[in-house]
Amino acid sequence: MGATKTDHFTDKQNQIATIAKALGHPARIAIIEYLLKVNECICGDIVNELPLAQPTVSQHLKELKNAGLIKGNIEGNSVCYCIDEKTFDVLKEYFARIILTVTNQKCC
Amino acid sequence: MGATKTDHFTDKQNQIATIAKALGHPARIAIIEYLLKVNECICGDIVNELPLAQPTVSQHLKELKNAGLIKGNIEGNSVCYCIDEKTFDVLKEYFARIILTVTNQKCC
DNA sequence: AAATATTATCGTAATATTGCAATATAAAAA
DNA sequence: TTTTTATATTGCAATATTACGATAATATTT
Repeated sequence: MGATKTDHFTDKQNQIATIAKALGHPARIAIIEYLLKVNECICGDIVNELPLAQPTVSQHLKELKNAGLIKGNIEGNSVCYCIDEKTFDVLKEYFARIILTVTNQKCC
Repeated sequence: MGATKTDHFTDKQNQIATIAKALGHPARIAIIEYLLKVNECICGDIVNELPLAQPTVSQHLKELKNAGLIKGNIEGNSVCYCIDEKTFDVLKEYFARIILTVTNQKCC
């Protein structure tokens, strides 16, 4: 036990859960907000901004990238990171549909 | 180590992360989608629907409720669960703002 | 009151996440 | 080519999450 039963759920359910999970940490939200503010930056900038060590930030960036929430382009010896809009769109559309459906329902 | 450094981030960042984290599991997404389909239901209905034991479902419901994503009203000896729209609205608005901001940016 | 139905809690095992020091990797600069 | 700069990876300790059997709690039914 302890492992999530991923194979019992649909691909869409796993996709949404994976994206949401990547956003389920304040440090990663802070990274997204920082990227939003500065448009693009390198890992070192985030290390200077957040109260976390460089390996920790690097790991958070990796998870955000795996979830498709950010892009990372190699530029010389540094990596330029920025937000990947399309994955946020997936989430926004998903929640919009939920809200639209719920509005027509009456709760207990 | 292993504990999240919650106090180093803003209330808003922690709020969004907490909600996202609650949605970061396929079983909880499946519960939300089931509630969306049937409007309202009791815990036992979800147990019949998902490949998870009753205590596990109860725990997932607790986390969704703590995050404000669902409501649970006691009705006799059962509990009627349904989606709590306003917390989804918080997320939708948050992502909408991100997308709006990113659209005006050029990436590396 | 006893039996039943429904949900929550406890305890525990398995696994995952978080965070960082140390180190590796790779490109740029000296 | 050596040094510097920037990032990633490894390994590990602390903590959190996931899942479930056993059991408790509570209201309904008989």
